[in-house]
Amino acid sequence: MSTIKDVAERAGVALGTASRVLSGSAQTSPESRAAVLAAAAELNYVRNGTARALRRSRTEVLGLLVSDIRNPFFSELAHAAESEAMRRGYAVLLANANEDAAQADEYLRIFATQRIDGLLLSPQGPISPQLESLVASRLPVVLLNRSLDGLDAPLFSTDNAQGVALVLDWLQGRGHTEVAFIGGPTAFSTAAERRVAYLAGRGSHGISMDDRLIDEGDFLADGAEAAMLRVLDRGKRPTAVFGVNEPTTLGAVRGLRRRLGAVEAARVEVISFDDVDWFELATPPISAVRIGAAEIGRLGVAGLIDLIEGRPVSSRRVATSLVDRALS
Amino acid sequence: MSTIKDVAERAGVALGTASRVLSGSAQTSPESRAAVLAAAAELNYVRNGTARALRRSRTEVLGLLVSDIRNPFFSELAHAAESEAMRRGYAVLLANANEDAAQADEYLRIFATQRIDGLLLSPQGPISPQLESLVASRLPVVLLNRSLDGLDAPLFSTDNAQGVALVLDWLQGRGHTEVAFIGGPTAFSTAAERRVAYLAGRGSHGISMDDRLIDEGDFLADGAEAAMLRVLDRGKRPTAVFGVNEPTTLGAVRGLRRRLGAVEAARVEVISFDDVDWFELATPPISAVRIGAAEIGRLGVAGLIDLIEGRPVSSRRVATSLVDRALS
DNA sequence: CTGTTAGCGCGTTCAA
DNA sequence: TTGAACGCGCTAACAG
Repeated sequence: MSTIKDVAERAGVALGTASRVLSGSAQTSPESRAAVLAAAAELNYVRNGTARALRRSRTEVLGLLVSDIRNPFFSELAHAAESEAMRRGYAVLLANANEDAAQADEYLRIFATQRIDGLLLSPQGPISPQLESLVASRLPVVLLNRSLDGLDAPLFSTDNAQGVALVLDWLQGRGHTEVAFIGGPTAFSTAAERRVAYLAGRGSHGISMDDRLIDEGDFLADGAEAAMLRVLDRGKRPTAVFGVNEPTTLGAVRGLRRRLGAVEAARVEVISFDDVDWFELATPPISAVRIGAAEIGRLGVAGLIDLIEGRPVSSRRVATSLVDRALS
Repeated sequence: MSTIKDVAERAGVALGTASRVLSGSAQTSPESRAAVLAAAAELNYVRNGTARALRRSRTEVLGLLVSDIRNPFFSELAHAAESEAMRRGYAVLLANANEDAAQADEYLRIFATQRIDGLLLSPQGPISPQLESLVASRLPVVLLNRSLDGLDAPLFSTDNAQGVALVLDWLQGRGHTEVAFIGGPTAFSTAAERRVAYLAGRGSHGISMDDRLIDEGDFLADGAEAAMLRVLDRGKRPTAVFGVNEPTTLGAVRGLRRRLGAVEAARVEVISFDDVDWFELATPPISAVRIGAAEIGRLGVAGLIDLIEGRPVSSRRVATSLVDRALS
């Protein structure tokens, strides 16, 4: 693989001149510029990013740490983030923490070793020592989706209150009064925000204030199924169910079918925070709030680059939209 | 951020000794070892990966180029690949080509600049100039899922013939003779292999050889829906449909419902290559061949590292399993 | 077992 | 505008 030195020799100029041409800095005469460019093309020159990074102490690599890329929310986010980053000349290192704090720390160590220029972080638990030391080293960080106590970084997240308002309007419009709410762990700011917004808004939307209709799972299907069963076993018979998350909604539907049977379960309308194409296949079809995961990813990268380049950045909430699949 | 030089000074040893201790090479005395480790801990030393990479001409970074991480197959694969890579001490750069050859080439250029140690490639179209030059530079490459004419690299892929055999057995067991096959673009080796296996096996499984039951889409929902409609409009009325892909299956179901109405469509059994949890919600539930995307990702990374370290690697087919959701 | 030193490839400063 | 030279932080080769 040829180096800038080879290019310079072939172009008949000094190494410094070749560097200036190839990195577009300073002024160069048209002649040497043409000669260098031609030589580079002939030699199939590809800049050595590691040497460049060492010299400039900037890698043009961003780190993206999410809990699990298999979660459609994160895969959509990662897709948008990666494509925005590449548009702006940055590559993206991917890491899945798998809801495991130790593993997240291990990744942060690797990111530190690789000298990423900035970090996009979707926090799992509380702030960790490794993260603390990264922040202390003044690594630019933006938060995705969830906030993190003790870390003052811009947050790009779903407008949960606005999304829940859409759900409440839909429930009211469909005439539901007995609505089960299957939430998630309130340690997660997203779950907490959705719960608070729902509890605060249900009264004014004509929905029963009976707390036996409220339960919470673990943001996963199994925990949500158990929560749904608990609601039913309290003797409540909701006409609609609100699942606060995509896996939660799946679990809730499973619970309904298990306790009520397919026929009766099909009489219960379901609405979800978080949308999936396949919701249209359910009986009845499941309506959902669509989260702007792509927008969050895009804004996150744009914000992070602003941070890296020293521009001020402020947090942003991304609005959701409702996919109404109600049949009539 | 402290350097190895700082560590050496604080430990009272020479720079070389510190390097030996910190990179675990050669022998070092217990005393200097302890001193260096202590100094490193105190100074919060984090190795500079760019400098190390420049010196060793190995970055310990792998590139993963897929068409779209939002596709569940790839997100599962990426998850497993990333976690296997990290287990082996490698980080992973992610790129989404979005089915766009020019974009794929752009990413390959970035990968080359970043001096990745190896490439995991799920090819889109034919071999590109950029890829050609990477291969010429002797970059280790493994192929995922699809083979690529003109590139002799190990391939880790689904055992399509075995998967289709599972589907054929299932169809036969359920007593279906009129089966619609909705395929994908045969330019993709996966689509081609599945089609060939199906066409070759249907006769011996008691399935109609009428080619009006066969059509193909574009591996996406819209194209598949159109293909399903074409089959129905030829006057065929299948009792089962085989979608060759997850989006294809979604499109096929949409087509069935659109032409036949929900009630009649629910009389048609559907089976898919590629599984999604939500299939259980359909009426009737959709059975599916589950692809070992995670296994492919894991094997791909293991194979790539073997290649990087000079060990011989051979292609592998990963077996599928059937998720049977038939009600009776 | 340890210290010293060269140089990986590049960007940038200093003179000219 | 250009050439020469330095050094980013690290590993590896060599001498002791």
